[in-house]
Amino acid sequence: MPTNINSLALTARRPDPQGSRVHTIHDALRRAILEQALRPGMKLPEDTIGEQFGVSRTLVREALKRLAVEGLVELKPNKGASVAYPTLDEARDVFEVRRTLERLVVQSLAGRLSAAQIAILEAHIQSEDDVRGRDGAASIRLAGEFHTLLSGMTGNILLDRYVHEVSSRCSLILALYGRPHSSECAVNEHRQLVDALRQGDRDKAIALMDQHLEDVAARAALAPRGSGDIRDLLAPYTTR
Amino acid sequence: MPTNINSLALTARRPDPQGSRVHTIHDALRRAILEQALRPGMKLPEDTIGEQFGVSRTLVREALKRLAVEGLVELKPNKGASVAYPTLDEARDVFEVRRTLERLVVQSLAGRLSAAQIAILEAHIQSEDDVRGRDGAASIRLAGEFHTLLSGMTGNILLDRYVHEVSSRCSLILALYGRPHSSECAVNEHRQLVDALRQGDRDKAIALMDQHLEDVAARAALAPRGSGDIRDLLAPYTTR
DNA sequence: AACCGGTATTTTGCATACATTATCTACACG
DNA sequence: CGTGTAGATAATGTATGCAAAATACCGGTT
Repeated sequence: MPTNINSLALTARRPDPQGSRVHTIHDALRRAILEQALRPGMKLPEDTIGEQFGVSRTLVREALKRLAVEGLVELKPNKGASVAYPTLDEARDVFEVRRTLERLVVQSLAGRLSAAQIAILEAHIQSEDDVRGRDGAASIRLAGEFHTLLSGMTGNILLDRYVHEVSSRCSLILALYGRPHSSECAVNEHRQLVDALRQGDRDKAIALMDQHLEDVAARAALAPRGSGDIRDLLAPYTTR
Repeated sequence: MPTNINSLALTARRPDPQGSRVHTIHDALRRAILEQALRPGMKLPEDTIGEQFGVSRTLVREALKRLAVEGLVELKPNKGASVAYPTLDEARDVFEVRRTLERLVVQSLAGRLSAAQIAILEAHIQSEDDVRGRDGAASIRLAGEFHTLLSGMTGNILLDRYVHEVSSRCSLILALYGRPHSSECAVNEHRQLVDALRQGDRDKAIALMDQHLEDVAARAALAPRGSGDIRDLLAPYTTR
């Protein structure tokens, strides 16, 4: 129990357990970036963000550094943070790494999923289906979460972390280069994949995942969807 | 006092390009950990380290966070940093991810290396040969650098970063669980691999790399070399 | 009118001070 | 004698202040 009134008052005023405030900022910025509320190339000044969240620059810096590891923001020395603007080449590289990592995921998982895990996956696919065509941002987010759900089930912490990271990057890439509604048709592919995993057909599962990610990448390998707006086209150059 | 000299030397080089002091600390701690000057489980207090390097806790924290990303230190909330002590299970997971990533590396590189790149690789192998049997720490370091050299040549930034990270982790694991002199015999395997890459024999190169990493992992899959000292056996539990 | 240079303002980099939490020590108690 | 607890001590988490760098602003010059 608290020993005095002060600590009570303080903990009451700040119901945020230690260290979670960084996470809050991180998450908020992450969502804002992936939903393109913060558009690529946009500057992210520390004190402005800190003001918004009611914290000091210290915590904002920490959050920005974490986002930089995820590839969602770019951090340039003495110039601060800005929303990342991956090039098409970088996007290809990311997808290449992602395919490699996720191949390992399905390879590890084929035939080893418990009934409970399969239920979780199918419930998730159901929720993907529910928002299909109604909420593009949610679609992209849920599609990404499906993959991180899988990687989490491998029990391989490092693999899970890496899949999370490439998934973040891919979400940004899809938001940038993907056609509208491009990720919806993936729901069926997810369903097929889970079926293959349940049956323990490792080769089929790997092939499905490979094809799935190739499809996703192919859908994205197009011109930026923002029409011919000069500012959109110029943004990557002005920020580099 | 060595510490005085150190700090004097550091402050004397004022024109230190920004951000490089963190890198200095990061590198020094990294080497110290990989050479087991700092043994796994050992606490790493921020102000003590900061004193040693003549910087404030801010920069030390940053360096420690980067080391945590590399898996060389463990960061627990409100408890600070300590040298990582990977379990055998974690070690297996790391090697699994590593094999997957490096398969992608050789796959990307087979038949695409320039003469200059091959020369660099062979020169590196030569230097591995030079220290063989004479300097265990240098052997481990050079063996790791061979792989990061390869990943750097892919031009895939993300892949390169991930290989760097798993390489760091594996170096620590080898220092922990590997038998003494275990990494020396790998020099020949490196040589064969470069040969296969030069000839453009992708399948052979992949097989060689796979076998190579399996060998390395196998050499490490042993009891801790520190004999039956109770403290060694208990250390992982006391720090968790 | 456009370009250039210098000054003012903003922003980041780093250090330090304060608040909070963990750890260590000592002492009382069973 | 071991155990548990309260106070002291040290370490981490967060905010703030100061210096350096970058950016923006502005008047002068060609």
